[in-house]
Amino acid sequence: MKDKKSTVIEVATRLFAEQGFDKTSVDNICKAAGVSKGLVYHHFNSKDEILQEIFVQTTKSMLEMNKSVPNEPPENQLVKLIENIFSQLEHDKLFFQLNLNLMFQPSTRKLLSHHIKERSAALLDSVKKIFDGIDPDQSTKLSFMFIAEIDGVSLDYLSVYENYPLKALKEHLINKYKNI
Amino acid sequence: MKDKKSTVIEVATRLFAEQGFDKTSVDNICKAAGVSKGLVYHHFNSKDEILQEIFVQTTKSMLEMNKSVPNEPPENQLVKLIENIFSQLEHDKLFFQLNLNLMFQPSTRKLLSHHIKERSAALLDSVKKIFDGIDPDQSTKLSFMFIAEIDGVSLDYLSVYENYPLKALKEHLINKYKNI
DNA sequence: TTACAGACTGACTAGTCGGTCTGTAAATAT
DNA sequence: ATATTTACAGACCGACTAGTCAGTCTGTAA
Repeated sequence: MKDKKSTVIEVATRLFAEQGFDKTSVDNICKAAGVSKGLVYHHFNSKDEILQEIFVQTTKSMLEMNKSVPNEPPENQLVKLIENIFSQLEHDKLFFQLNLNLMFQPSTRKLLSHHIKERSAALLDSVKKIFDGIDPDQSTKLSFMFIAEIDGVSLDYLSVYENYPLKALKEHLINKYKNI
Repeated sequence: MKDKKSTVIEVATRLFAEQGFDKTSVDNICKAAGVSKGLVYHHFNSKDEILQEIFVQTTKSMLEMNKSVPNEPPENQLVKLIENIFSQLEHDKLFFQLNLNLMFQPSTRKLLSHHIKERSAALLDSVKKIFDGIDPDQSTKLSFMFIAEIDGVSLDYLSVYENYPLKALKEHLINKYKNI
């Protein structure tokens, strides 16, 4: 049986994603999770702390999922990274929207800036290691551009375009990087 | 002399960008603009309406600034578009952050979805017209990819990377598209 | 049986929110 | 000169907010 603290975190994640952090009251969370307010403040010191715990957990699982496979040729690693990220993206749109929301909502952005920086730096680092095996002189620029391409497609996919050609753009990127 | 309605819009834009829509109260806006609540609700029916008016105004000025120059070769138009967008981006970071915030904050996203769709469609349309003059068979895919590259670089620049190599990536994109 | 930890409850506080209302002064029309 | 509309002020309202607190319940170990 699931303990109530985990339930609170799960429910809060869903509500933050659906309604936004500011529009979700602690009372909302309590009601949806079927627990009392006292319990929430027994496990967490503040509403902010719930959010931080969510972000730390998800950062951990994101880095875990995107860790590189060092014994393959770098081109394969890039392709796998692309496939992996886009598959996560399709599988959990709401979660990626939540992340964009948190990163650009001034209040939450300040609250999480440290974690966000860590997450970005970790991704850049692991991509740069791959590009070091392809073109060490330009690996920094190529890494930033690689990340920007993926982020851009993700952003546009998550924004409002109807019938966004995600699959076509994914294939485009895979073809570009598999023979770089 | 500036009328008070414009002052309210200017002040509200700044506060929404700095603090976020939800964390900015109507009283905050009144105080910062030096007007009363009665005035604000004389000119606007709701807080939401202030936001909508801001978004409509900025959409208009954005489309105005990025309208294409039809008598030039398409490659030049692409380069000019890149230079134009990145120069706006550097000039008014806060404003672009506000847009991302509004687009991914569930409450404001719903409120503005119509305007957001219009804006995206207009940009896609004008980019596609350029690519039609380069490679009509692939113009849709190339347009989406072009927009994604610019959006991705912008997104990463606005997020949390320190010392983001915006200039280098801008040059990279210009070189890529000037001889496409 | 007793003693204790800590998970849990829900009423409560102090304050903020968007929005409304009444009133007034100035501008415009008649 | 008088009537009507417009622009504005600020007191006020009820709903909602994050967070607190005194006390209850349950399980476990002595």
